[in-house]
Amino acid sequence: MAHDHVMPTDLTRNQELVLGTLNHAPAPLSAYDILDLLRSEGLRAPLQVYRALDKLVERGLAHRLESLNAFVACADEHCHRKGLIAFAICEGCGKVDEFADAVIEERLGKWAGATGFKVERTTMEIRGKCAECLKAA
Amino acid sequence: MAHDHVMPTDLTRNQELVLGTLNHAPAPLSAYDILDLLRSEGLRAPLQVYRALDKLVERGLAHRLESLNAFVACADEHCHRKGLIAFAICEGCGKVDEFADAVIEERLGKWAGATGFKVERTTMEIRGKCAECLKAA
DNA sequence: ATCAATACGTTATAGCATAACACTGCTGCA
DNA sequence: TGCAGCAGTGTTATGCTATAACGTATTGAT
Repeated sequence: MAHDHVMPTDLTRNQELVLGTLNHAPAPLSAYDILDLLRSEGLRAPLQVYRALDKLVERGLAHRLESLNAFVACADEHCHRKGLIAFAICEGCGKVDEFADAVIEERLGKWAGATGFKVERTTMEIRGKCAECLKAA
Repeated sequence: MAHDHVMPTDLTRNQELVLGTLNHAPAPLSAYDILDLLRSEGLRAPLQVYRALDKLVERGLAHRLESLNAFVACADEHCHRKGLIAFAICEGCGKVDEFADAVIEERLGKWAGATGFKVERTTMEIRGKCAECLKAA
């Protein structure tokens, strides 16, 4: 099911180009990686990419990986995911696996309730080696 | 109990200066913030700070907050914490609360077992507003 | 005393992100 | 019709974060 992404129709040209690039990438891309891939399409400045990324992230079509300063397309075809998403980043091949866990989210909610902290968003990034890379080693 | 930190005796001068700075800060500091605070002590280059930070983080005396590109002193006096630590970062006052949750860690372990992913380290950062800032609003 | 390992200091550079400004094209509404 | 407002665009310049590459100094074990 790889690359089986839905591309919304109401994106601007730049947003579409950036999301398309992320959809076809096997691993996270930095904004500058994206820019380099899109120079042939006429993009010239980092801001063009960052602005598109901002919108895509805002809409949940892409995610920012804080520990990499890089971005991935959302893996969920319908991109309706709310709440906590965890990312498992393989340091061998660079691939990212995205998953949600209700138990973790609930646990976090309990902690928040107990301390009076109001959670606005959470990033959870797991670094390690994926099964495939472990086998290969 | 604020600022009730233990300072190991086997740190180098730069490491001690950097850790001291983090210990006295009310909120996370970037490497360049630290550098500016330590110019009076003779530090001149980012690398002096980054090298000290590397060692401190390696020893668990400080933590890096990926979503801020900033650093905090470890809140645990004995700094023996292993495994997953979650950070709750208040966007009002900037304060960071550090906590560990065995259930989340176990849950993560289960996911790893099921997928064959080998976890090396995990960062979990929660953005929101602390109880105090909510009251003040 | 020698060697290896670690830390240090410095300059230069790479990589990530945003400020500020001018302009375009669209929507809606007086 | 015309204008106000908004979102998106393009461009230049700049700021913040992090590391490469070099040489020197200090430490500690044998």
